[in-house]
Amino acid sequence: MEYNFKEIEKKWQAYWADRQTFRVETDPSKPKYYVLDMFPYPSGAGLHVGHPLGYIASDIYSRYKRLKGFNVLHPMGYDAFGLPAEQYAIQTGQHPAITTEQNIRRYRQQMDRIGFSYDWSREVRTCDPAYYKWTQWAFLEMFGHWYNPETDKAEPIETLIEKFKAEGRWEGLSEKEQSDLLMQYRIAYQGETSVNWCPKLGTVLANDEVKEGLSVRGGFPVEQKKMKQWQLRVSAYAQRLLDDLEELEWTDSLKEMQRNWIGRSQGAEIVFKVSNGSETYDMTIFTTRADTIFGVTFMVLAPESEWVEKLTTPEQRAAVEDYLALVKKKTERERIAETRKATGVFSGSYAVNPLTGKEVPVWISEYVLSGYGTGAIMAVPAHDSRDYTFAKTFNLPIVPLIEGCDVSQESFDAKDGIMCNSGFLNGKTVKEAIPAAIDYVESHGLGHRKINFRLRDAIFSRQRYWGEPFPIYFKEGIPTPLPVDALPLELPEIDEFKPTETGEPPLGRAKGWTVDGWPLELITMPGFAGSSAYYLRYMDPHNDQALVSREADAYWRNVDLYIGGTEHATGHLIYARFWNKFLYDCGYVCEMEPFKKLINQGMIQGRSNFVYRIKNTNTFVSCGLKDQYDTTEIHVLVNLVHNDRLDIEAFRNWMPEYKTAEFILEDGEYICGWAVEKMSKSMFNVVNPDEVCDRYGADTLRMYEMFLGPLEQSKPWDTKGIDGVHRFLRKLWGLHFDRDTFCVSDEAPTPAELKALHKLIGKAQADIENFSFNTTVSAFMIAVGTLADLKCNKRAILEPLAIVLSPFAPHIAEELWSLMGHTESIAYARFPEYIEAYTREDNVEYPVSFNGKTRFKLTVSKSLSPAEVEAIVRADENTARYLAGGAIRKVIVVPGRIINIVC
RNA sequence: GCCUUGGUGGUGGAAUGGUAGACACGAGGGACUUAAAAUCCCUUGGCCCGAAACGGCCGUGCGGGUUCGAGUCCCGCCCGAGGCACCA
Repeated sequence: MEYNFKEIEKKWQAYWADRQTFRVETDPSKPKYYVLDMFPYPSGAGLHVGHPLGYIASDIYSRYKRLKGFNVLHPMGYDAFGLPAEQYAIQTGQHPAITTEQNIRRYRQQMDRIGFSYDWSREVRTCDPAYYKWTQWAFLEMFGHWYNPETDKAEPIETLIEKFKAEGRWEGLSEKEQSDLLMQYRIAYQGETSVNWCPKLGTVLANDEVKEGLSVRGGFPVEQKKMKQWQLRVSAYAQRLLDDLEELEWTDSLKEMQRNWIGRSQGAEIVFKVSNGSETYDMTIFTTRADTIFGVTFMVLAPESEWVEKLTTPEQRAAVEDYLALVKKKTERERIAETRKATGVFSGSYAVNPLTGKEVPVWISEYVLSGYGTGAIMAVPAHDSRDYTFAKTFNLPIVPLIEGCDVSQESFDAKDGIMCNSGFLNGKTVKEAIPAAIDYVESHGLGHRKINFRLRDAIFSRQRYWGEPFPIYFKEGIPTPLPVDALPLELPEIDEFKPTETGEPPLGRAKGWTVDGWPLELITMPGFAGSSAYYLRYMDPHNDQALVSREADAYWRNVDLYIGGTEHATGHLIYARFWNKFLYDCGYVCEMEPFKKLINQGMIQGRSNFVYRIKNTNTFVSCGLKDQYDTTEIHVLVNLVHNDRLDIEAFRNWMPEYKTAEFILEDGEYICGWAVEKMSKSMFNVVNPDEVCDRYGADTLRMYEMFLGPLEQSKPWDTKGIDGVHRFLRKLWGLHFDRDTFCVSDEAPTPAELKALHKLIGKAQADIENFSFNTTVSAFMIAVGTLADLKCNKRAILEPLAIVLSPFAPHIAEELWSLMGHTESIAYARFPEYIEAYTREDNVEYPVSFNGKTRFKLTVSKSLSPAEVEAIVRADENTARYLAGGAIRKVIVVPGRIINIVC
């Protein structure tokens, strides 16, 4: 009988939906396992075959864990607020809620066809008021807390007020002054800061939303602008975000990315006396290289530094102002492009080196950043390449401090060597000199040890419409939170989605956007607001009393396995960790980290196909012959091509201009060229999973996506090879049939059949645990190939086979399972005796040593006697190879410990 | 520049320090067919000896090293991918 995947898949998808097979509840009698996908932004283009890669992997693991008896939480939802829907709304007037709803419906249909085991009763959408109520709630909590460095956690703002009262800093302040004071401490606060402003999008962007001076969404130029913005005090959590990375089962590269982003550096703050000729100040700088202080030949201020005003002398004022104007005009992109060139201006002032007493000039340059350290540095051109370039450009002295180093061509940045020209540090290695210098500075009251982080507070504002409104209004200009019972504060209707004529955000158009006559905040929250705690909401999605109930949180705790793209490494994955830690401090959640294990699935790239048109003709030449002609390479829709062979008729019908196309073939076929590119509409290489499901079925799609290569690796979508997977499923199907009749025998299996099965179970189990799904698929192919050769149709083999296969190809597994007479879904089949049969710990590994030196390891059954082990050793291939004709004098076997061979 | 990865046939990719190339695709040959599709079988890293059989040599980016044994471990290069980029 034919393997009719279409009918089978439709049938079982309906069955799962009707019976709510994958619905879960908290169940303390069973161990929990939480598998989460990064929820998608539902874009208008729908899913392409790259999107489900991670979803398939997580689904396989979820189904596998269910078979192992876990209570698996496997939810899905939509990150539904965002720029594209809003840009579309601006262009067409279509309300973003409507396009979003349409896109979600499409996504759902596409996902349903692939047969995922999501518990859809737990679906969340970030744009749903019942959901964003809790986003707003979390914001209010952050507004109502401050970070106490003494207890190293967030505390209610009231404890800070108490502290101020005790210190006498509270009474007598006006309401506005009190608000301003507290604002400097709140976790969610409003503050003036330099932000990434994207004029084209009309909004500010977070650091992770800007790449190379361009917006990630849209690729528009971004500039730096000082603005008052809502921010989250992520920097307060820098050390904890760094420390807690240790515990996580994330890849090293991802952890490293986060470490770099957090950017901890240990050094010292040192005070320099600076004078503009009339006044003298104490100026603090930060350095990690206190040891190089004897080589300081100038100081540099960031252009935005407050010191610039104080230290610019009248003679230099004109030059400085020119320079500041120049810097201000540059876009971020221009600054990056000109990184190599040093620019700057002399302030006119001088600083005194606190150790040598020498005077050095104070310069101003954009290579010093105002947002890091103190916005001022001591420059040591001999040992810092940036200072070096600057010194060379402006002819400033360069004093080498390490014996034998040559600084005539470039600086010597390495942290090794012996110090010289450095007073009391002379003769010390750099590693000794750094702490020695800081000790000196500290003991002479010139400064102190200091740790700095690169991690900045997150800008929590977007001047847009399609996002969560802030539950904040301005009473006499004072930011005032709405009471919690007023939540959710729903997004108001407006008639146009553009900024107002006066340049206010779109919410400025909303009528009656006030509380008691006071204006509500006009900006909305950024994209990451809604995605920072969604994993918690899935635990208890319909609770209207709390983000998550204590019971649900205590049971589900945190995500055991999180699968998603690496592009969220420094955005979502930092924010969510911060958000979770904050809620942890407040006692709302019981785990300090949200995502225990994280896997980054690779991207699936497009595989584009080309045809070659001979110039000025409508004749196309096959790839192998194209060099004989002058041709133009043209992208061709990949659906018209199978295994790089062009379907000529389909091509002619593709576009009117090709109707009359002529072809020069090779071996009677038209062979297309190909290239790996990003999957995109314009390159005609987008493959829709629906098409694959139509042609091969969801089970083939699922297995093929896994078979393509290691999960974490990026790879092109290449349909070459999908036939092999499909053939495997048909072969499997065929095992159960004798011509058109279902035919499974109850005979006892032969040893050969059992061996094939058990090999598969052992391999599949080990591979699934390692997320090596591509080799698992191979193991299935081998097993089914062997069973087909043996013409095996025994129930005792085929039933466990179906169970092991069911995470990968659930539809066919369910069908066969039911044909074999079962009435319950295979998803909850419990055959631990099969699945665990070959993983029992009844083997022991002996290190084998020759004359006392360990050479290799030998695995044998635990039950063997020493004599039997010895016999195995003597016959062992490895032993023979090592001895290569030599003789064994004695074999010593210490049961369970070691085997020593004396030669 | 710094950090993190990776480099294996025609292709995607397998190999707890132990027979490199599993599995699949593609290619070639064959069987069954009037034919096609489908299915099945054989060959398939390179080179060499040979009638055949049995064989031999070289092969995991390059150069060294550790080891009885290295794709795997160590050192130094080369190349690709991703991330960060004036973070003092």
